[in-house]
Amino acid sequence: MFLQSFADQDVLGQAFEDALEVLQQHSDREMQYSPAYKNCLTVINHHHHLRASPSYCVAPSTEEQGYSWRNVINSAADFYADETVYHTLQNTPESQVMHAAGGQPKPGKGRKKLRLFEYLHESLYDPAMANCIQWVDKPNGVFQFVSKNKEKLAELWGERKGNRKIMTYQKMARALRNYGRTGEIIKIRRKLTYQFSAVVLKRLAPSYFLGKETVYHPYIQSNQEYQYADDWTSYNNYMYNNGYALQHSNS
DNA sequence: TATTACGGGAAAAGAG
DNA sequence: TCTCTTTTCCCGTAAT
Repeated sequence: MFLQSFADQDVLGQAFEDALEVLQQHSDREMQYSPAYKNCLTVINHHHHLRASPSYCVAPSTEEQGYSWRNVINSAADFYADETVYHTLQNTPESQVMHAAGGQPKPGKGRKKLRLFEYLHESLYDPAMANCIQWVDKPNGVFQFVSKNKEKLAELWGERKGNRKIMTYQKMARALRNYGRTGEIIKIRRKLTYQFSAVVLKRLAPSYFLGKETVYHPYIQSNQEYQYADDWTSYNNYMYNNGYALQHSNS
């Protein structure tokens, strides 16, 4: 059992701190492929979600956070209020961006391969892509594809990668579902909506190198039943089966 | 009933 | 060669 007592939560909190420290000290690509990195990712993801669960005493409840899709949509009025951030990114030396994205260009090794979640994150800060993909809740990394133009975004991704065939949303979504296993991006139970994990968000967020801090809260509803999480998959299944995505609102 | 979105198995492709 | 990350194909389910 992953979480059994408050004493365990202390241990978990320490594990979280340790994991963050490890990640900050080792952000190169090799590290990210290592089992240690994945363990860190798992620990941090668990920690964020458990902190948000009612069983974690210091966590604000979802009511306190005022989380509902209505609130989220209302607060999304500043989708591109941060256009300055986009332009800052455009003017930021690539090495700095690469560092913020968790990859460090190695001398003589060339540039690392662009990953899908990096491309999506990049697109979210590109005003020209606003008709294809948009933030739903930027601080928490929740984004949504625009139904009408999602295929265009997929095609551009395919072109960027130089695929031999045309990329479709269906295929791109398949890749996104694979991220669900590693927890880098999870599917929100709402049409065309996904969420970056806390770790990915921290690594990719412009605030990471602009000196700003954001507080990440996974989208969960207050639910006294959810007290134990054996693993990431069971957590997701639980939330999915309990309709956590607030599907009754804003649809 | 048709369309759209989602979920996942399996295998191939491509990069490092 | 091996591992990892997509990509591609395909089939089934659910929601609208």
